[in-house]
Amino acid sequence: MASLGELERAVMDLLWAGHEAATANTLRDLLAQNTRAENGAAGHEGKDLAVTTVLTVLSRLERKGLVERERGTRPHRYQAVSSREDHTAELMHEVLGSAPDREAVLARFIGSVTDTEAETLRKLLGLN
Amino acid sequence: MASLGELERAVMDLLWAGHEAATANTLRDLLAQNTRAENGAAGHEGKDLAVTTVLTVLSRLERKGLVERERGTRPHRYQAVSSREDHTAELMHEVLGSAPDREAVLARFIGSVTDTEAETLRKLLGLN
DNA sequence: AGAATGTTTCTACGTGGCGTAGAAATTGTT
DNA sequence: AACAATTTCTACGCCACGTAGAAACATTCT
Repeated sequence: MASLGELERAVMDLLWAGHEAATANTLRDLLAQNTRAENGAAGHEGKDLAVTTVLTVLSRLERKGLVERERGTRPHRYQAVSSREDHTAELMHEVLGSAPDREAVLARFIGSVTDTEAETLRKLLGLN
Repeated sequence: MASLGELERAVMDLLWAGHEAATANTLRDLLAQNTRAENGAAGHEGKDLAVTTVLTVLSRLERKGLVERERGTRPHRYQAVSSREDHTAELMHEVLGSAPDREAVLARFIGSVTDTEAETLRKLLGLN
């Protein structure tokens, strides 16, 4: 369960960007804003999404284990299950895990990492 | 361009497993073998794939840049563009690249790496 | 309580990727 | 030229995803 669709990703980005415990309506509005920001701010035909669309996507994200919701309050409130960083790291492990020669992959991987990132890694690994 | 389908992956696995410069027919046979090995070796209805199926998949893999073929000789010979390790490392970079806070992701990532792998990383990073 | 309004679930359609393969075109062989 | 092998073209079914209306369910207002 790795890849997300375009809209699914957009929703996760909002939830990850601090919009925790948002309702479907809130998310729809935020998505509309973002869309307007991307296109020329002109009076572009803002084909805002229907709330049901957002709800469908949220359900699918829930099924995938990326989102959970509070069913108590009536407008359900949605939140990401794990942070974007955790999720990305998980994904990286998934990709790595499917390889027979993990160490060889790691070698290639750090071979093409920026200098600052290499430095970060050294610190995290307790080198010097 | 990340995820592969089941058959696409099976084909890549063969090409990566040393079956370089294989023809579509060879690959079809190898796939049949593998299938037989997975199911009980009994006289299971070996629903071998058609060669055209393999060729279609190879074309798609070519379009995705994972495979290239020699068009000179008549039975075209197919080979992986990059090693499995390189490809996996690339994938990891793709996943990482889509994150705003790359360093935070890396922190989580090495936080859940096996000890031996951490050791490998230290060696690789120690050599500047 | 009953009506109106807000929210969630159910159902469905269009598009596109993938597994699958036949038909047609191309090329090599005898 | 006729035949056999190979590749390309075309197509169909399935499933994920974007999209949203219809229906069911809940909340609120009078």
